[in-house]
Amino acid sequence: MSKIIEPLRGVHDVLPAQIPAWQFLERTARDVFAAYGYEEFRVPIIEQTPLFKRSIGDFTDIVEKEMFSFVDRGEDHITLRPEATAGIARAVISNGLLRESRLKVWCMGPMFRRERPQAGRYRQFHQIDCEAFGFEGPDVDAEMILLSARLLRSLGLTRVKLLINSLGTPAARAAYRERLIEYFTAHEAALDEDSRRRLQGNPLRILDSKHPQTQRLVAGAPQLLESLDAESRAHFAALCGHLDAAGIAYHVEPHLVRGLDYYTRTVFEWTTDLLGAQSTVCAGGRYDGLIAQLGGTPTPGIGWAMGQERIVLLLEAQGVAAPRERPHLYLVLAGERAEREGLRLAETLRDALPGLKLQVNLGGGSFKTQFKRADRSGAAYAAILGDEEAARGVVALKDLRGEAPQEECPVERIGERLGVLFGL
RNA sequence: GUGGACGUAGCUCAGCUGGUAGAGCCCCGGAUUGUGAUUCCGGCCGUCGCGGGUUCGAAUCCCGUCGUCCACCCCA
Repeated sequence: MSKIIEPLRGVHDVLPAQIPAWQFLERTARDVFAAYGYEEFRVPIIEQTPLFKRSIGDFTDIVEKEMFSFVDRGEDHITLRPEATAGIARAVISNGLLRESRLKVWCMGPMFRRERPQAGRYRQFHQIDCEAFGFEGPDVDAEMILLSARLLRSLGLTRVKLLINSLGTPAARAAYRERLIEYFTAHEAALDEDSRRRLQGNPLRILDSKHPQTQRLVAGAPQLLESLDAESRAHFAALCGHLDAAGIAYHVEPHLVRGLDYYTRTVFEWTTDLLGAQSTVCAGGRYDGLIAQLGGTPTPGIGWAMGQERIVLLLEAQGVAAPRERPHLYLVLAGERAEREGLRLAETLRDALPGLKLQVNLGGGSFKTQFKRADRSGAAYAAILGDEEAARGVVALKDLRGEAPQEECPVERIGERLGVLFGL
């Protein structure tokens, strides 16, 4: 007996019982993306480590302490992607897709961050990701947000709140940064330890500190929105106008900054009060400098990511039941002849009715046992083929969910009958 | 990374002040021979997270470790 191998910390299995919720989310996302003309994009899970350092930022927590990085055979420096945008931006450049000048894509898959796990926060987690390249105006910012709003709405999620803010251009942000440093330095003694450490490196992050005393200080700090350059201010105002016109409720949150360095101008977050500290379920923003920073032709970009585990938790918390796959038919087989003919009959039916969901009883069992299995499978009907029926060339059909009386049907007509019963 | 709570059958949990484990659900079988979700009867399942220590004896006490969860942190 060997010792059981445990899963790694912070990773988890999605069990068959949880699959309906995941598929509901993924199917809904595909449909919504299609409705807005976004195309699917698939990019690698591993990339060269410098990609993330250059895009997300050397001094962000993600890059500083949360990446799964390794050196492969003493040569390539590799990192498991902690987020999707960097890889997509790289792929867009690598494949020369910017020649098409405009691109709307989405992507879905696992991400990796070496954090201390908690419910809704895992070391391997999954994101649905949406990106648009080559659009400068605020209309695409609005569409991005409207798309995410529609997706959340289509999922039946109502306990979410939209927060938006603008970080301005890099120049405006740099100027604001200086003002912030000046302000906080003057009050350094009142800052908590974390914030003091960030003062020189990333003072914007002090703004969303949860430390009570620091928050009081933040209340009196210069406002980012007031320091914006004229163009960014107009861009933001136009975005708000689009959202107002679309009837989407939002809250301007002046202290909303993001933990990734590449954001410019618009940033936004969907949050919920149902998931404890893991309140952000979807977040994103504009990153007009990123493509150039990675060596591509300067091209504006914007995108967001949604945490699939968090959405699934939220579906559960809000009591949204994902539709479960149920077979139309469970084929009960009794006797040697019936067992011999059962699989072939099932294949014939599947040929005749491509949409048919049919489970064949495997491994024998008494009538009682087989009916128990039929019931547990969730099937609407049981088809009964015993030696008696086989000899007479008929199959019995029993309604497992309703009141319809049991009927018999000649084998050659069974496909036709099922087609009528299930509308196939 | 910091602080804290918890860790007993597949699941939810009980097990008082230390005396070598129990319930419900699930699952399997049966209640006369070919018909499911009810009811009744029976059955399976645990090295009490792992390792060490204290003790005549530990699921129960102590230490370590791993994991989960909560808050911080961070973020999706």
